[in-house]
Amino acid sequence: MSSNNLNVEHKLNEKSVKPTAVRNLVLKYLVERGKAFSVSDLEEAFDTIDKSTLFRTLKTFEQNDLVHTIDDGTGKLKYALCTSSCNSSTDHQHFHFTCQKCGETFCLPKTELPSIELPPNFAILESNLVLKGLCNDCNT
Amino acid sequence: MSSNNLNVEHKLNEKSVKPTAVRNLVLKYLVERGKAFSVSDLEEAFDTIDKSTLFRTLKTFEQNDLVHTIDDGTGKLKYALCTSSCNSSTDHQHFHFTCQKCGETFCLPKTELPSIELPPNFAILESNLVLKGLCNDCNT
DNA sequence: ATGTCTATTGCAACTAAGTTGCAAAGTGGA
DNA sequence: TCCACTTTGCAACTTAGTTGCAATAGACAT
Repeated sequence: MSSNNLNVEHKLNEKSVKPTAVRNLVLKYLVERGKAFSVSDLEEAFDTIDKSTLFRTLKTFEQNDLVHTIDDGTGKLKYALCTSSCNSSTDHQHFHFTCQKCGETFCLPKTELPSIELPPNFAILESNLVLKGLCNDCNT
Repeated sequence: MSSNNLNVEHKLNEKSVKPTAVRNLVLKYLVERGKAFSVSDLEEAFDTIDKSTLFRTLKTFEQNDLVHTIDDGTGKLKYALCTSSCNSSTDHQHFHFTCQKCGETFCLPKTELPSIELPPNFAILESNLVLKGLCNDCNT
């Protein structure tokens, strides 16, 4: 077993997620890929694993703070690995960037939100902050 | 013909959108409703108008700066009437707020974005900035 | 009024993301 | 080994949004 596999199993145990075959494979792929991904990306990478299993696996990962979701407006929910700085569920408030040409989605370093004029008695619990434009590769 | 109808026709002519029966009805509904809405909302309100027509109508409105879209993560694209302050297509960078309980989506007053550390050679063209939590009505 | 041209609308079929119920397979403990 | 519980695969389904095409309506010239 490679050190990568051990690493991944460790990550899963740390979050009390039982390290099954599928979960190990998926998490390993995510770590190695390093970018935000959709379920279709996973379906392509693992054509023997059923998509319902993939959705369920990711839901489990999300509930256990291994990944967070980003709705980048492409019609497919994207997932990104949580860093140590996004452990608590209130702490996903970083911006994301989606390239309109290649469709790739990136997490941006944590930035303080400006103070936002909310209507009275509104409470913010979460956010989905997506900037769109061109990434380095596509910005001619 | 009510003054509201004239108003709506005027709005359409102003943007060089031919004021057809469907467009007048839909735009009037939007103005009177005053909140962000989905195509399902429209389907409910106008059960005789085909959904493909509604989608196309909204696409036309969007292309002519009558509405802008918000992907609030509920799985349905929302639309909101453009105000005078969001005429230019680069100027939709205001935050939106979605109530996680009632699902209602609101435009927030325009707020400057913080300066965001982008990777080198990235360019921002658009944004989709959604805060989520509880609105006044649902915040017990 | 009549005919013509173009844009809009309705219809039906389709695509694709995501969900769900259920049975089969796997895993771990007594 | 046996039992209980969890995970996985399968198939069917739901729902948002799209597309091609034919029918219709509106504008305008004759």
